[in-house]
This record gives sequence, structure tokens and C-alpha cells, in this order.
Amino acid sequence: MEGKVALKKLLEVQEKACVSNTDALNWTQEPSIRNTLGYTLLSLSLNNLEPPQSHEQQPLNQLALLQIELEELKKENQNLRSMFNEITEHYAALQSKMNNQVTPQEAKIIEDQAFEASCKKARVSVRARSELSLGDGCQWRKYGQKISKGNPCPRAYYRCNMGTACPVRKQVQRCAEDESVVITTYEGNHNHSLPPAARSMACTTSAALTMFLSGSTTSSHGTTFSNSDLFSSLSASTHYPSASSCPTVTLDLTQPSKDYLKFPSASAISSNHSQTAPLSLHAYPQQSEGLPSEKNFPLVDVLSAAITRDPSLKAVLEATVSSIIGDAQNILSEHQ
DNA sequence: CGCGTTTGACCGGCGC
DNA sequence: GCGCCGGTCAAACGCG
Repeated sequence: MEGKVALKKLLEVQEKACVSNTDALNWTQEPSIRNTLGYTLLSLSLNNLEPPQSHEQQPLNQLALLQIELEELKKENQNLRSMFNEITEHYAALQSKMNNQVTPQEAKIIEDQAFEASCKKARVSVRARSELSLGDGCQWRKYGQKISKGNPCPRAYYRCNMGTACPVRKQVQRCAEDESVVITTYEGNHNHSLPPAARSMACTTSAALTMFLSGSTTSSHGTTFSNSDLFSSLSASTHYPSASSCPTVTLDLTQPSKDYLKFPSASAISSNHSQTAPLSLHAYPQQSEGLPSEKNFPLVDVLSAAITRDPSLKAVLEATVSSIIGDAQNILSEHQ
């Protein structure tokens, strides 16, 4: 029961991190990525705060456990700080390169990427077990249902019913291989404020998309991130259904995640991009022997790319992690 | 009776 | 140009 209380408080902290940081720091560009950095970094703390297995344990044992967990959190905090330092160095190097060594060809690539990002009507797909019954907090109105080729399960079409003429659509379909898995695909951006539950989901999904868009700098066909930290509780894949259609980021909540506190420091890179190769963010540990067209990035590279796109992210990231770690430790103190 | 769901028709994009 | 397929529309239907 105490674990549930702690979890609830942590979720409140998550919400606080998403909202208050947004207001205080005036995030006007790509807020989703910053919000979700807070959200996901919190999940690191949350994963570290697993409640006691039995609520009949001696209070003394609980105190000792909490103290151990607090020590682990401190270590994690140190890891995060060292990560920031590394990010800062990468950022400085990248910025220096951008300012001093941008050739006309590179400038064109950057311009193309910006155009590509603005033009793509990207979608975010969430795979989850149906028993999880993940509500997204929005009100949806069903406007169609269709049997799609290759899947006997019908695909339901919903549009957001919360705002006036909200352009957001979602599709819900059961997986053909495993009917216990429900695939929910979101498309478009809400033109209205979201309730907290919806905002958390939107933060996660949109940041996954932003991560992809900011990280897919080498190929528009296939790229893979190895990123245990930003998506510690899920894995994600992105693909282009066809060469000209929009990319789809898939967050896979059906796979277990482990070793979420490990910070990969090296990247394993392979080539051979293909037109339909998946782009994936996997929960750590990464299966490096995967598809031949994969290309892996460590967390630092991903964050560096994001910071390069938006330098103000650095300060926000620092503030968010400091806030989250502080809040997590406060919660621990409250339970002591 | 109002609102949401169902379901067949319709439309547009894409590949051959 | 034709057919396939995914997505959307809108009338019919059901439920509270």
C-alpha cells in the first residue's frame, strides 16, 4: 500500500515536472521533448523506488531499505550530473562545428531536415497489453471501422472530441499475432489543453517522435537508437510505411525493460540502410545483433542532437533532473 | 430524444 | 486506366 502511495506521489511529481517547468522556463519550442525528459527521468527515480514486497515488514527494515534506495538515488544523481557534463561537451563541440565548419552542403542538409520535419505528418503508435487498459485521458468519438489487409481484427477510427475541430485522430487495432496486444496510433496535435492523464501520454509519445526527428540525421530510411534512459520503461520503433508516407513511431509497452540505470557510453554502428528498415529505440540492453540496417546511438548522442536543435534544452534538462531528484528524495524523506 | 456507435458507401492515393 | 486499399462520411441503429 505504501508503494502505491509513493507511486501516486511520484506521478504527481511527474505532473509537476511537466507543467511547472513548462511555465517557469517558457518553453516555446519543442516543449514535448523537454516535458518528457522530465517524465522519463522521473521514471528512472520511480524505478528505483520500488516499494517493499510485503507491507508486513518491520519498520526498521523499511528504514534501512529506504536509506539504501536513497544512496542509490544519490549515485544516480551523480551519474546524471556526469552525463550532463558529457552532454555539455558534446554540445559545445557540435555548436563549434556548426558555427565554424558548416559547408553549403551541410547547410542544405540542415535546411532539408527542417523542411522534412515540418512537412511530415508523423504518427505515434503505442503497443500495449489490453489488460493494461491504458486510458489516454482524452474523449474520443468513433467515426469508422475497417478490416485492414493482413489483420483479421477490425481497425477502429476515432477523432478527439475534447476541443472544437481538434484534428487529432487515433486508430485502435488488435495485433494480428497476439490479440491481447492493442495497437493505438495517434496522429496530429491537439488544439486544446489536455487533462493531466492525457498530457502524460502526449508528453511521452510526442517526445519519442521528437527524439526520432532530431536523431534521424543520417538517413530518412532507417536509424536505431540504443537509449535505456529516455525510455527506460518501454521500447520504441519507427518506420516509414512507404517512401513517401509519414513516419510512425511505435512505443512498445509490451516488452519488459531491464537495467534501466545503466548508461551506455559507446555506440555500435552498422550500415546498409534499406527503404523499409525500422528505426528503433530499444530498452537497454540493446540487441546489437539485430537487423542489418540498424544504426545505434548512445543516449548522449541523442541528447546532443536534441540540444543542438534547441540549445535552451540544456538548461531545462538540468533544472528538470535537479527538480525530479530533489522531489524523489523529499518523497523518500517523507516515508522515513 | 439526444448522443454515440455501427456499417456500407464513397473518395483519393498508389501500384501495376 | 484500372483495381486495390486505407481512410472518411453519413444514414441507420441502439442505448440510456
